[in-house]
Amino acid sequence: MDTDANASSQPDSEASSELKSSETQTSKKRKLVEKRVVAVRIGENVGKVKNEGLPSDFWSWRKYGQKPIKGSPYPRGYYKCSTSKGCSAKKQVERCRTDASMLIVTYTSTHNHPCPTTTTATSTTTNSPQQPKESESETTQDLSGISKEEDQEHIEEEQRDDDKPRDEGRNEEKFLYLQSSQDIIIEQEDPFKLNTEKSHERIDLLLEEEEPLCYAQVKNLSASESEELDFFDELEELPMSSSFFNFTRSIFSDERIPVAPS
DNA sequence: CGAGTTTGACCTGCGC
DNA sequence: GCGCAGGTCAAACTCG
Repeated sequence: MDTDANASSQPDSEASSELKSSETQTSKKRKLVEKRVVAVRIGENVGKVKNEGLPSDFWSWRKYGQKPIKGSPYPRGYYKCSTSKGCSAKKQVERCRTDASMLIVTYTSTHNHPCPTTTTATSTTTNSPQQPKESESETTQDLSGISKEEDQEHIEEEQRDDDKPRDEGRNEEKFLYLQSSQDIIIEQEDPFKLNTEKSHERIDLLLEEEEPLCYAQVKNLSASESEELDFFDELEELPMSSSFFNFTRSIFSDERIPVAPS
C-alpha cells in the first residue's frame, strides 16, 4: 500500500524509539543495532516436537519475514515480539551454515515490557504448565530451572558426554551463548566464559570466524544430510526450546541489552 | 474471528 | 554512482 511510507519510515520507528539516542547520531541502524548472538544447538527431537518446542516461552514471537542469506543454504527468519504491541524486541533466526543442528539466533532491541509469564516462568521453571511434555520435561528441568552458570555446566556436561553414546541426551538442546555488540564482541561480563573455558574457546572461534561456527563442527562435523534437511524443514517452524527462552528471558529481564555505544 | 505465517515488494546501508 | 544484500512491511493465506 503505502509503499512510499512503509519501509522508509516504519521499520525503525519503533526500534528507534528505543535506540533513538544512539541512532540519531548516525542513522546507521544496520550497524548500531545492539545485538546478541546466541548459538543454539537443537536436538533432533526438537525438530520433531517443534510444536512442543517452540511456543511455550515467555515471549510471543511473530514472524514478519524470511530471507535467503547469501552464502548460507538456509534462510533467515525475522521475528518480532508480539507479546506487547510496542515491544521492539526482535530476533533473527538462521541455521548455522556449517551445522544444520545449530541455530544462530540474533536478538536486537529489548523487550519494553515485563515478561508476560514472569511469575509463571519463575515459579514453574521446573514445571512449566505450558511445556507439554517429553523432551521438554528433560530440557526444562535441566535448563529452565537453573541459572546461566548452571547452563554452562550443562554445556560442559554435554561436551563430556559427547564421548558417550547418548540417546536420551540427544533430546536435550545444546547451547552456546554469545553475547555481542554490533561488532559481535563478547562482553567480559559474560557469565558463561567465566566458568567454561571450553565454551569460551569456542566462542572465541565463533567470533574470530565472524561466522558462528558450530559447536558440533568444532568438535566433530557429523551432521548428516538427511538430518540437516529435516532440521531445515523444521527451521521454518523455529524450534525453540523452553530452556532457550529461559535463557533469553534471563538476559532481557535481568541483564537487558545495553545501549549501543555511540 | 483472531492470531500467526507466508511471500513478494520495497527501502536502506554498504562495498566496489 | 551502481549494484548487491540485508531488513522490514503489508496483503493474502492458514490454522486454531
